[in-house]
Amino acid sequence: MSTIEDVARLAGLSRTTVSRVLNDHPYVSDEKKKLVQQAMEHLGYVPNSAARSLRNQKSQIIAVLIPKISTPFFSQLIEILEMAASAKGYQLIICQTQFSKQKERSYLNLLKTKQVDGVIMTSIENDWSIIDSYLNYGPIVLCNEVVEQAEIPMVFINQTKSGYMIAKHLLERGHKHIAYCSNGYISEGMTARKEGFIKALAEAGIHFQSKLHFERVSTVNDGKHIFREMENLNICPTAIFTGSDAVAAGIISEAKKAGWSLPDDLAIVGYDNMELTEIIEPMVTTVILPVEEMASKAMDVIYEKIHKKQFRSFEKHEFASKLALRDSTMFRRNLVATS
Amino acid sequence: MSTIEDVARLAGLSRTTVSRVLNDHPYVSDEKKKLVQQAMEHLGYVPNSAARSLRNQKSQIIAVLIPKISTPFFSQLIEILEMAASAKGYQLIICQTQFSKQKERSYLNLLKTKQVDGVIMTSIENDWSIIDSYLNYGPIVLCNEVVEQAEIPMVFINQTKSGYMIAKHLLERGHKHIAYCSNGYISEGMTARKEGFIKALAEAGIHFQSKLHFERVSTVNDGKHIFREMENLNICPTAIFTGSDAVAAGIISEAKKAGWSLPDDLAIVGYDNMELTEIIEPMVTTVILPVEEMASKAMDVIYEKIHKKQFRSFEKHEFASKLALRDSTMFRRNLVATS
DNA sequence: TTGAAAGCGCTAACAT
DNA sequence: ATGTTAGCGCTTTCAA
Repeated sequence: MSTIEDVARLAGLSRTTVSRVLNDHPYVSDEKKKLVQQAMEHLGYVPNSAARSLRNQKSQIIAVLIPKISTPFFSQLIEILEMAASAKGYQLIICQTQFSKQKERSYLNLLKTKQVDGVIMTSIENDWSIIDSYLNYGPIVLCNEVVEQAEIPMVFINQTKSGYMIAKHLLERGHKHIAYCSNGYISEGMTARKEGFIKALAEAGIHFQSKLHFERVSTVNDGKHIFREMENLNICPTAIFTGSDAVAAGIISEAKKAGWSLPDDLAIVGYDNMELTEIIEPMVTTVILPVEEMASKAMDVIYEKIHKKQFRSFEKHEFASKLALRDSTMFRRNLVATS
Repeated sequence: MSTIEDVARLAGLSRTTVSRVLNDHPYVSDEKKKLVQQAMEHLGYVPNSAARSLRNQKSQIIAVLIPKISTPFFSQLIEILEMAASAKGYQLIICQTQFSKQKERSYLNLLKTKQVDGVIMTSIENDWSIIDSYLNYGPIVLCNEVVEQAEIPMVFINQTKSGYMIAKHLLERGHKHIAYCSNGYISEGMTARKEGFIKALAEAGIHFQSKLHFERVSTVNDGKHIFREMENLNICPTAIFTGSDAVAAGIISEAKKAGWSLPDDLAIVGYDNMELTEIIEPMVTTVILPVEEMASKAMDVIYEKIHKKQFRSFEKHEFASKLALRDSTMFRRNLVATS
């Protein structure tokens, strides 16, 4: 492996001049420049990135903290983040926290060791006070999360509006008994979503009963179980917001097995607009998230913070979700008939 | 940010001793060791990874080259790879080639710049001769690909057996007109899969007609189109291997819309065992890949090669796929009836 | 058991 | 326009 020294020697010049050519600095005559380039070419020279990192005090690497990468939403997010990072000359290190506080902290340590120039967090496990202390070492940007007290940039969906929109849609379809699912992950966003949901119901004069809230539901199998549980309620809901397309799929699958007619017997709203929502029968009404926009924004922001060396700043970048109206919440036959 | 120098000064010792404590070297008295640890604690000292990389000539980072991370198979693979890397004290850099030769080369350059200690390739775009030249700079391991001439470790599925098994299954179900889909990506593995498929047919005295080979088919939408195309064939196949669960889903969705009864009118085999295969109607017979085993093996192997500094070695680590038998290839009523 | 000193490969003052 | 030199933070001979 040849070094800048080798190039300099071969070109009959100093390391400085070679470095200048390497970094496109002015004040290098075209003649010497060509000499250097030829030498580089000849030796197959490539600058050593560890040396550069040490000298420049920056690694050109960004860490992305994520609970579990195989979740479709997160893998989509990473896909865009990686493309955006690559376009800006950065590499992306993937850090799966697996919902562990300890793992999250160990990955945040990459900031202290200077292995990364910045961190994008897509979920939060530790108390904010703990995470806050890492801000002395580099910028952190939240993407897909909100922490009110955090003095950092946040890129997020307005979950209050999201929850409100979902409930409103089901109310408009004539539903009064509406169930709500969440995945058990507690965050300000999740709280806001439920608040928005309850607010819409309240405006329609409906009091949300907590027995209609199913917690810790996130997989297809969870959806199947939920359906069984729902069947056993005295008053079975006529609609359900599942919080996840996978859960929606599970419910639908089990409901069909039980001979229910969808959406007449049960209206269903998913979340994330996964591909399968357009494949299963009935096609699932779901929530579309602006994944690309959020990822791009998060990358733009972390880039800016890295370069301004500004680690603390209270910035909110709010995005809105949309509802994809599909068959699983079509007007119900029986309602139409009796109205 | 405090350095090893600061720690040494505060502890009243030399940098050498601090470094020894840091790296668990012998010949440090417990007394001094405690002193150093206290000083580290007090300063919140963390070693700078760029300095370590430069000095040790290794980065503790591995690059994973992947076409597109949001593909379920690849995101599963990455999930396991990341966990395995983390367990061994390595970070993972994600590199999406997006099927571009140029991008692939630029990511392989991470090996030259010493930004990574090794590369795991899950797909190959450039000719082997080009990739081979990077072996002078570090180890490369193939995971999910085979290149016969490549002098490096390869972790892969025996695609010949895979294709053979699929065809055999459909033949046993009484099918004679069987269609075959591929995603247009050309590799030795894909070639082998088709060969195995054709071999099984040949053994049953069936000549595979190339008009039953649909190329460049990989998405749900492609599946929908394929169904339309198939309908228009003089002799419509009674079974189809789709090469992808997404394609299978598309075909099923469109076939049902057209009023076909599945699997009676058309038997379908998917690939990858994605979650949706158990959700859609009928549940899809598909191929299960040992993703975890392959990922773990790939990580073990690259780790070994990094530490042995052995960049060339002809090693094949072969795995087998399994068939998940489900409703989409159940015995056909009409066949049973007429038999 | 501990320390002094050299050096990994690069960049940027500073000098010329 | 080009070169000299110091130093980023760490580890490792080598010497004591």
